[in-house]
Amino acid sequence: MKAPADVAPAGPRPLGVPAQQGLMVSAHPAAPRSGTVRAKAVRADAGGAEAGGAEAGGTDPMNSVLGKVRPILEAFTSDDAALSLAELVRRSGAAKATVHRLAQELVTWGLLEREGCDYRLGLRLFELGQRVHRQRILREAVQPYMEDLLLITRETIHFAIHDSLDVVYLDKIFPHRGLNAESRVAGRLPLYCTGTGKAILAYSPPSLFVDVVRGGLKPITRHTVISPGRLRAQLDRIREEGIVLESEEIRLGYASLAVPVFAGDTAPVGALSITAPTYRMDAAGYATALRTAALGIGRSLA
Amino acid sequence: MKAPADVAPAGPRPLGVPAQQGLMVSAHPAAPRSGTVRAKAVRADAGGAEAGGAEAGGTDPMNSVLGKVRPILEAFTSDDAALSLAELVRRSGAAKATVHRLAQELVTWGLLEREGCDYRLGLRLFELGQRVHRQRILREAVQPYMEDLLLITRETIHFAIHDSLDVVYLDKIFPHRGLNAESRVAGRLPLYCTGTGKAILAYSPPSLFVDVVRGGLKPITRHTVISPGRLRAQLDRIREEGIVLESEEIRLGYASLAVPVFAGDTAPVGALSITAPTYRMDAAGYATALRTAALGIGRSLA
DNA sequence: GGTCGCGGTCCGTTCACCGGAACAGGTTCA
DNA sequence: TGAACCTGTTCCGGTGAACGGACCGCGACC
Repeated sequence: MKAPADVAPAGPRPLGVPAQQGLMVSAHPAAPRSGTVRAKAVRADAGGAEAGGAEAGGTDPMNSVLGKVRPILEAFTSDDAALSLAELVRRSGAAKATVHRLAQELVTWGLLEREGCDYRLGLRLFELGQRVHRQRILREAVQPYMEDLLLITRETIHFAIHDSLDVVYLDKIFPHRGLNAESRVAGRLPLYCTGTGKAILAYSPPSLFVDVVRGGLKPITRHTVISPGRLRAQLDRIREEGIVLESEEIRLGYASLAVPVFAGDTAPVGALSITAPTYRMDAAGYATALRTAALGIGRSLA
Repeated sequence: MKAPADVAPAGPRPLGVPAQQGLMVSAHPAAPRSGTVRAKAVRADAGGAEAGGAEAGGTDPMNSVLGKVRPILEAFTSDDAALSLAELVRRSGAAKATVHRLAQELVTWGLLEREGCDYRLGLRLFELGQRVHRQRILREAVQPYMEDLLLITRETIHFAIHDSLDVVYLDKIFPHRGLNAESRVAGRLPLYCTGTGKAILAYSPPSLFVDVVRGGLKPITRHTVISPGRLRAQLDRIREEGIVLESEEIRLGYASLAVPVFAGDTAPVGALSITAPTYRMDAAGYATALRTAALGIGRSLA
């Protein structure tokens, strides 16, 4: 209903579908029904922010059922334990009666659960999410090696894969004294300022580096490398040494040692890292273990 | 591929919605449009399997968009790497054009991904699944304790919660020599024949025991306890000793030692277990570690 | 060249969806 | 006390999104 809500559906999208859309709707040279499109255009303008002119080719994502379900489910962040109906209405931008009806249907499916007047994401969604095949296979292959590293280092261990301009953490294990913040399973962090991200970036096609720079290098801490030149130099060194030591670029007081993981292909399938307080980080000592684990994973994936 | 595929759409459904539906549609005393309903009835009969007469009271789950999206997403099992459009049509029971359109929309959302002509579950679904709050909180609390147990025992460690008549594994870690079969994260196994399940069952209200028995005790191996009387006796002993040793009831050659995990409430929030080949299972030696871990988790949850 | 199954598209029909409006209950003001 | 807000929930009529049969082009297999 209000301005910020309308932006939400457009926000997370741009990464997903770059060029295929043009192919997909190639049969439709121009928007047919002007009446409908006009109405949407008005709403989009009212929203204030749109994809910048190019949206003329796109359909309004809100006038399909899935287009409404999406902002409802995505309204939940990792920190939201539960949301009221009113809050869902606010975040999704759909009409109250609509959200009410769809939420009910999602509850009978099990993707949402109700507790009193609040909605929360449901167990079934967790189950579905664990069925995603590639991630499951990777996790199962990587997990024992992560255990080894935890045993040796007693520090937090991450395994991350690459998606668009981020790393996505597929798994994370930590001992009692470990770090449980800044990162979580399925969480995202930028490629350019994380150990795992740099490891992947260093061994990816140069075009990815260009995209990352174009995406903007924002400083997270005062140590974040935001100069494209310095970042490029870092990546060159990483390729030479085959390992990264990222220090305090995302969180003051913490460092990460990371290596890429290969499975035959030229591009890495992911990256493995050890995160510890800087004063405890024994990069020289951990390097061999980390490299060995990465090789082991690669072998067991092939 | 073969005939049983036609049964699939009706197959996985019945579990979801037991009685609430009657409540939901209480305002609609009878099915209004006879024409449409007739058409569905014909198709259902042709399919050969239907919910057996009782379907008169429920709304046809297929004539809503979500009702069609659901069988499409649930068509994927953990073992399916990818499914063709035709296969999705077969399993979902919806028309080809419909599946095609919905799948396209799911792809732009990211819940599905395309590779050539095949669809697979998408990374976004994994991400959404990891946002489910209760499971995330539990996993984060439990994980370091599971590491401890792995370190001590070098055997497979499970943490499971209770849902309907099953246990659902929230997390599982295993060393290189560990067991990676029969169970997986977010997988389900019956309450009555697993260590974790028995541990939960023993400390749950008696009504759950009744439900489990009514649900039927099917033998998984020749050691599975399928006599309600013997099961009850087992549960009594578990309550006395506070720990379970399940031996070869789900997989020959393997045993599990399990304890319930409490967090203040009377009912357990889950159960923790160690699984090992029977010849290696040192129940007496592991019991203390397991009990200690469960207490630690309980404390850190409170 | 006939037949099958496949992915993909078109288009007229129609019914599921939409959302404003009104309702019931609760809390917070004056 | 009661007006003015919040919630969540239900109703209902108009309508456009969704549907699916029909069709196309392709490649595989007799």
